[in-house]
Amino acid sequence: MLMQPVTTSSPHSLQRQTHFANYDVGFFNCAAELSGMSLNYARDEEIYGEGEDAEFVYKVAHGAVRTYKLLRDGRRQIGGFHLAGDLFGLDLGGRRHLTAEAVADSKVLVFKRRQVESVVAQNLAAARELWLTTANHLQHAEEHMLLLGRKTAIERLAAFLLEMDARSGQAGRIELPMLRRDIADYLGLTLETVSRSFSELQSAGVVELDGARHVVLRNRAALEEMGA
Amino acid sequence: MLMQPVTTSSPHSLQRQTHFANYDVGFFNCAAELSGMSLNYARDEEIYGEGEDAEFVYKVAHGAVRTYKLLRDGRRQIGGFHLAGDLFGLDLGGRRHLTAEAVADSKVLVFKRRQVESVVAQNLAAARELWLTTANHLQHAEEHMLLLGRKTAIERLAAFLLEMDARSGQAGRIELPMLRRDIADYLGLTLETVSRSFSELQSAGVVELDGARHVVLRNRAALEEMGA
DNA sequence: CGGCCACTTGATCCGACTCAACCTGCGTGG
DNA sequence: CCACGCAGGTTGAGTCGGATCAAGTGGCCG
Repeated sequence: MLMQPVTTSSPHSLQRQTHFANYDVGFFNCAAELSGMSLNYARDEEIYGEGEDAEFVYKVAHGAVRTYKLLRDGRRQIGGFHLAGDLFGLDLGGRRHLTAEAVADSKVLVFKRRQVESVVAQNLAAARELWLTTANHLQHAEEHMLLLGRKTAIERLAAFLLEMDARSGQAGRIELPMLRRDIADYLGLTLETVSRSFSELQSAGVVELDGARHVVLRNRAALEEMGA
Repeated sequence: MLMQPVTTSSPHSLQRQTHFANYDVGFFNCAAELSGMSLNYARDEEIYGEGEDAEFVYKVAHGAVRTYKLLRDGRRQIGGFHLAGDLFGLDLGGRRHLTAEAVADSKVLVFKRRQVESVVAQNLAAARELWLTTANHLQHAEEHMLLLGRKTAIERLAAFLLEMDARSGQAGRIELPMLRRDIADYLGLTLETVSRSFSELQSAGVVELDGARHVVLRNRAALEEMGA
């Protein structure tokens, strides 16, 4: 189903160590300046797999990443998309409980988990910041459980578009980095139902599609009414 | 839909302050000994509501608590059940993002959020323990999103029974503290579908129902096969 | 013993899935 | 530069799993 990954550099082949001196409260917010260690992943390339050791923590520089779980027969649930600026791969306990893949060609900053741990052990503010990240992921998951358990197809898509809009650059114009199948697996639907719901929103005048990946919000109030 | 709460004591009417001296690594594990401050809630009584200030953190002494979100029209998604020993209400950011209610008559230990914060600010081990609690809640939510987005009714019930069994006292015998409606709202189903799925599991010889609330596992392997 | 709440079971309905055809835009090679 | 190929998307027809609506059952408490 998914494309064969195009091999780029892997974290395991990294030569250079990152320096973790002088960590501040906003440590992970200005990580780019501190670390300089980054990796590129091609579309559909795996970043880490469920069950592996969690050796690294990641921050998206640009592009987009999906994290998901699979059932034995291939059914997939995407737990979240990680866009520029988002931290991911912060699995406490040291085991990956989801798989991470690049949605589009992406660059990510990489931090050695061991070193992140030592920062946390010394710096309360940094520890709190990372805890807050985990708490934010939990809050997102709680909202998403409501969507998956109780919302209709059109409500799910409306909520998704509002979420993407809130995380996008300019409000009202969304550039979707992912395909219909990814949206479907995020929303607990099939890609056909996602497509039909897009068409429905468009013919209702709520959104306008300029190609499959560019969405313009025409009636945010209506969308918010639907997204609940 | 839900019963009118029977009024018992509320956190806001507490006279006595808890003392937080001498906090250790296992602070929350031996909280009962340290605090002595506990509250009783009757079945269906609200402990806190979505949107309120998060003044307290709770630990279930006995009984069971559900935390959930509501849609405007009353559709409900239960995010989790909290049983004896479980911590809940640890909302970072100080706002409740779910509502908490007693599933059955329950006793909970109560901690002032302010004081928990000060412990966290001074004690790295305690901070790490609480962070781990948040991470465990996140991991549960990730597993539950897979269930809600991608599993069939029978798979959901199988997974639920395995989860409850793992958290119960003696393996293979489950005493369910909640009603069919709660199970349904946890699994993203209707209570009729939950009931039918119970019947199906029973006539397949996988479980045995002794009354609606007592379940005996007859074929764990089959249940695990279904629960995925 | 009566009533009611929780649960079960049955009949029907409907929203989303499945299967299938077709469209569209883009990259590639002749 | 155009035509072909194909991945991604849309649309249609039919099916099905779970929801809804509706009885009926059982067990507990007053």
